[in-house]
Amino acid sequence: MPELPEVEYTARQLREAIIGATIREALVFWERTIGHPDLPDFLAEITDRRILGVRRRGKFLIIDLSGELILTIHRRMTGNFLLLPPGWEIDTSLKTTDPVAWNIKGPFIKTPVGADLSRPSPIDRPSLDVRHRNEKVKQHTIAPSDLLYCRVCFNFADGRRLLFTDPRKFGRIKLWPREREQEALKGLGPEPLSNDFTAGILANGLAGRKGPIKQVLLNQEVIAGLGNIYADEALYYAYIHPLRRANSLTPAEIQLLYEAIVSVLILGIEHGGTSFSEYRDLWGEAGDNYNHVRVYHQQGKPCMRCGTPIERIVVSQRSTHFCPACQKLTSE
DNA sequence: ATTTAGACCTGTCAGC
DNA sequence: TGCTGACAGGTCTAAA
Repeated sequence: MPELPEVEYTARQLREAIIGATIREALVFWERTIGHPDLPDFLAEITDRRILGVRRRGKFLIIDLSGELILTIHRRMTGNFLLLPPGWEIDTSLKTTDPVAWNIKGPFIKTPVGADLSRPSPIDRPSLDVRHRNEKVKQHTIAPSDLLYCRVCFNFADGRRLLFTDPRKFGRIKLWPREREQEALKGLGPEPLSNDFTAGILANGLAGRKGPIKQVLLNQEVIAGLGNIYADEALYYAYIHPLRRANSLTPAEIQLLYEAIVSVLILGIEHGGTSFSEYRDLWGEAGDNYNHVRVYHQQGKPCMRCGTPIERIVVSQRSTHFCPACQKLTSE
């Protein structure tokens, strides 16, 4: 799910929140989330490591640890990080891989005995005071489902917990020696928000690719970080039909597309990411960018530029949204 | 060499 | 109310 803006926003929040913290232990509730040949070895390796930095590359989050180690995290469709303040108690003696059985206690939680955590109701949603990044105290809610879907829990020495929640279990967390970082991130193309990314670089990436431009934009070897939302948005802003062959774009169109990609990503970050369903930030807050998309999931609604209804088609098995009037399939 | 289903997973929602 | 199918911010692999 998360694309570049969501990962970048999370990286910025984590950078402010957890640098300097020490991982006291990690609890794993879904083994396949940890892409490691030997789970006990992973748990031993990560214990007592200090967090030195948080970075992003494409859709990967990278956490620098003491001992020349790095964690790479790919959230895939529904992976999220959630930071809990001290005071939450999780009884892990239950020795189960099913978080439903967690005996969750804490100053903010009132879970009735026998409550069905799989069907969170508004009454069950505990509220929680957490410090927001701007130091204001904001009130947020943590749904029991956030705990239900917790796949990995990092316990910090200061009592806080960093939860990796992931309903669909596609997300992956891997531990690497720092010197193998290139291997860990192999196959990623240019970073669209770096100064090195230019219209010329984009043109090189598109050259010789005869597939539909939508599909090519989703290829992480061509550009790192674009996903289904921002690819559709960028093509809309650039007036380019998603089925145009990538190698048929004119230099003027590539220039327009280049500018559209960069601005769409930057706007996404500034709005705190796009949440139409699962995505939440570190404090459980939804991103605002969904209120600003022009075509994604907007089929049937009038185009903001010309009023023509937005259409939805399927391109390489991904739903694709565009304005049939603004984005004409002309010189194929 | 490229396309394209299928896998991996679970939840939600529309329609009958 | 209950079942079925479509769909969901991604990526990899095997078959066509």
